[in-house]
Amino acid sequence: MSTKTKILDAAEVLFADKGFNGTSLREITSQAEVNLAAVNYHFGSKKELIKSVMSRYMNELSPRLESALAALCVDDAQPTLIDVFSAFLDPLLHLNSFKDNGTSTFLQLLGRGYTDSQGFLRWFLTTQYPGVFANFTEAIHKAYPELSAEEIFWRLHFTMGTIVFTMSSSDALIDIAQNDFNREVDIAGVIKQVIPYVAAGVAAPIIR
Amino acid sequence: MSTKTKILDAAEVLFADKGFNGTSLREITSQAEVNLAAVNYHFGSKKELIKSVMSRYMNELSPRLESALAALCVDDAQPTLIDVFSAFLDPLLHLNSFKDNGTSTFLQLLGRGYTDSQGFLRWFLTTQYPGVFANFTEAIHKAYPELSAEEIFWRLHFTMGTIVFTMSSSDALIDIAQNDFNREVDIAGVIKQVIPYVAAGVAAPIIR
DNA sequence: AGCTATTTTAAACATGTGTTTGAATTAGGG
DNA sequence: CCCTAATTCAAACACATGTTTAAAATAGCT
Repeated sequence: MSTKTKILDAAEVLFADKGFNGTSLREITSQAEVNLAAVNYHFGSKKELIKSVMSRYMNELSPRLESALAALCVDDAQPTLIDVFSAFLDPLLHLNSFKDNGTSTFLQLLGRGYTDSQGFLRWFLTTQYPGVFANFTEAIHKAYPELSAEEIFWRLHFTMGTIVFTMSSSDALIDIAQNDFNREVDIAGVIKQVIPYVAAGVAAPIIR
Repeated sequence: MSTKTKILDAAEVLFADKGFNGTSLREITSQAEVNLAAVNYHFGSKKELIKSVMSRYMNELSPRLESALAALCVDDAQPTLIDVFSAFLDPLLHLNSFKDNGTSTFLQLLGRGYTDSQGFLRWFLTTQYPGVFANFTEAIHKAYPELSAEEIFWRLHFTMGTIVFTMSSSDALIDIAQNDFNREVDIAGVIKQVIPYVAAGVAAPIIR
């Protein structure tokens, strides 16, 4: 396995677990069993490494996600909100066959990206992968035409928040749930719990 | 104004803005115009300073929140979910008279606490202020008795996620909203947008 | 005023950070 | 094999971090 890949593999789980600021290059390189200088040699800087970690996932996810969302909007089809959010399920779970715990890792990284480092990653994602957001907005508009663009905007970000935040603390939450309720839970289970929640949230009646 | 207060005041806005890991003691003390060593003298360590910042808000918020939630459950009253979430509004907005931008700052701090420093702050809050969670759960149970304890648990944390995440990136979101939709938005406006969303999410039909 | 306890201060400390360097090693094509 | 380019490596760099120290200043009390 190439040094580059070893670094990416080690970095993504550490970043997901402890955040970008909270993870040092020395932790990454010793976990990856490569030399410290290898990060700067292969990626240039820590910031570029972060982008590379995210890109590897986005390049795997975004085409599948875009086509799944686009499939909802063909012709004059009228998807339900459950349809829209369920469209995320397969592309997200596919990340598990791309990498062990890929889904969980990716969503945790997404959560980190929104809060760590003052949102430079949000800028990176929205400028590098605008298609995902556009398709998502369009699908919601088809499913719930009464929502104004502004309301869609807010509810979209509420939804992002719900998902991303839940996933970034999913390990702790799953632990608590298993202790308190004596039941096996995994990431797919959490996602299935969250879909009705966000679908209902987006579908909430408009108060004006 | 005492040195201790100057430090707390400077620390809370920096923590809210850049996270706990992302804020150095030197930034705090130079912002507060006090000596660097004052933090360790008055608080012992950075970790204790973080706890003090949070406690100052929690001590202001938690009695008001607990009594507002308790008021919903007197006798055999049957609050709606909107009632339950609206009960948060006054205690939260009261933080604005306690401190400039108090509501926004507190919610941002809460968001930081969940993701920064591997959740030691979540442990701190749930062990130090368990009444809030208990009352909240009870109020939701009264409003929606069909929900099992486990489902309440998940939807409660989804809701925490929505709120906390939205608030921790509220500055950026408000900027975007004002640019894209040409409309003045403030924290109270965001909270009022989010209440129907989370109320509908918690009220979502149960899929079994 | 004088004395004690509290607080403030500048400086240093030990450690951790991302990054750079230049030599050593390895790969790969002619 | 040989030469060149790519990669690895140990070491150092420059700087930032939280914390500690011991002296100086201040407050508060008798």
